Amino acid sequence: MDISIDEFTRKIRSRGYKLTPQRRVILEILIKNKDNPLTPEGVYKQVKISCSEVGLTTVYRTLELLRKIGVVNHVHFHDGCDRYEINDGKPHHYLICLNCGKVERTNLCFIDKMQKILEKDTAFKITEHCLSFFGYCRFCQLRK
Amino acid sequence: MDISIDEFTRKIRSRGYKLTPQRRVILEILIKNKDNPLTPEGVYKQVKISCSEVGLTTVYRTLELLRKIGVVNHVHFHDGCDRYEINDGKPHHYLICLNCGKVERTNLCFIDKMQKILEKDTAFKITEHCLSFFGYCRFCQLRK
DNA sequence: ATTTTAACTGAAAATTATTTTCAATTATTT
DNA sequence: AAATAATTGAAAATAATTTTCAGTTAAAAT
Repeated sequence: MDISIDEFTRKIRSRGYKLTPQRRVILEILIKNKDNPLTPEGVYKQVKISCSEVGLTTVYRTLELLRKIGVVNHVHFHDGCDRYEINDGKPHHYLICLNCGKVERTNLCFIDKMQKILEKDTAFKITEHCLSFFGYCRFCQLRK
Repeated sequence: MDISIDEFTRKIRSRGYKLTPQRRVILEILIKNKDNPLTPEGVYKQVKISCSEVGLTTVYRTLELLRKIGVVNHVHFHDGCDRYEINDGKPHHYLICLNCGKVERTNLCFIDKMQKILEKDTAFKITEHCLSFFGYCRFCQLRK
């Protein structure tokens, strides 16, 4: 379920948006980091490494645009900043160690089932969700 | 599983913290708003209404302290600020309308089960989680 | 191909949320 | 009642994000 540039181009243009080089570069970086949700600042740093000139403001704007058209998910690690990751259609849940900050990703998921029941029960049309677990990783449990 | 002032006092003192009037007032406000996660600013406004003089800094510090001792949960609605709610031991999941901003709470929960399996699988010790659903409420679905 | 136009960009300024600092105060222990 | 270590709050600092606006550019129209 990975997104291709062609598909992305279609998605962008069909909504009256333009496919700019900046948007392309940002998308590529998110694809390269598919297992690692990035902050806007993080995306910006990687853009700079790949030498392209893209402003931080544009990074913020592009991430929000990508979220709106369903290409990325919004993730929170309770550390004071937003993170974004490519939406590959798979569940994307995290285990965040409150001690060392390590982040593990898990695919285990009851959420789809839960979402369907919720939609029936509440008449909400659910388009996104965000689930993170906080606690202590196996190493920090020993260290404490 | 509601928290009493006595229990709170014990929890605070046993860890070497002091039970100050400010902490008491903030706790009371969180209890009064048990179904409605508040931002630090939101807590601060309510403190002011009830006439008590408590600084915003103290609100921030107290909320973080309460989270550390397990009295409140940390919640995110992807709107740029942190929210806190009393931890009553029950699941606390939200449906947030991306259009009108309405927040519904649901008790439906597979999370406990998921958490147990995750702990076994990953050797993580999970102490908190945060789950929110985003989408469109029944009214906004029609309006769009 | 050229023109047109509405969308887009980026630097700087503004805003908002949160954290730090530090001197004065206060809850609890002795 | 005195000692002490934690706590408070105002102000300053920091960090994340948004807004503004003049100049640029992708894509539609000619």
